[in-house]
Amino acid sequence: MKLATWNVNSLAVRLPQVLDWLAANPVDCLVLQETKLTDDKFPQAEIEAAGYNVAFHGQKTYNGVALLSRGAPAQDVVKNIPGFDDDMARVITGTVACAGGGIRVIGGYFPNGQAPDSDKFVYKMRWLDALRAWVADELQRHPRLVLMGDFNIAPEDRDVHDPVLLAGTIHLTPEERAHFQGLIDLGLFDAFRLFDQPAKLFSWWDYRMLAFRKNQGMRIDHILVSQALKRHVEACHIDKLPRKNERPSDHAPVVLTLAE
DNA sequence: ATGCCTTGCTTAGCAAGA
Repeated sequence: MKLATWNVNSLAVRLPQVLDWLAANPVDCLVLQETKLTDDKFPQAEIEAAGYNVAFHGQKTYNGVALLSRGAPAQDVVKNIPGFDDDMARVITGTVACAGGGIRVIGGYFPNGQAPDSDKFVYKMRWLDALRAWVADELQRHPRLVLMGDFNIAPEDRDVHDPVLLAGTIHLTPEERAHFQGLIDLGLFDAFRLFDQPAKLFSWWDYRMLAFRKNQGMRIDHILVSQALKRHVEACHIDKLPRKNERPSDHAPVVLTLAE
């Protein structure tokens, strides 16, 4: 059983790359962020033709998320965070089939936050509060849970290429990291860190300044698993290959492998 | 220090990303 997350930075541009990647990496579940498509423009037929069911929640120009699943469609799909009034399409939740029992998947495109002194940062903090409550509720109902997506948080200094240069900047602030820890404290585990990993593995690289070539990136895309799933985790890796594509997304997919 | 790219929206220059 494989699950993955990928911020595609426009599904209109990246659809062929997503279909190519799925053909080479036929994961059971894939959540996408930054589709940037209203639902009427979502390429449902193309994705279904590739053998995937898909639930999606989009808006014009910004944000937008999708949940792809092989085999059965995701069940009990919820869009955004119930009870949190938000005009941005950032979260999609559903239960995907798995031999060992269904897995509740929450796919999120966390707010960027722009800068620590900005209104967008305030929104990011409010959004993270709401998400934490939503994940806590869902964990009560669904012990087998995965929270994955573009968190826009680098949890530790080792998750960025230059923690001294970037100290205190967006993605690294103590407030953001406290929120990441708050999710962990619900009983979740950063699947990537369940394993010894080589240094300087990242999931995002700026388009500018030849950042990818110089490996000046950050690890801000994450897969968190619940206690009930932790012992089934076989691997978690970042697939850098699509970042080498022509016209790539600035993010790479992150893939979780669970024992059946 | 700033912008460096990329995208969408709209048609040329922003806003936003991270």
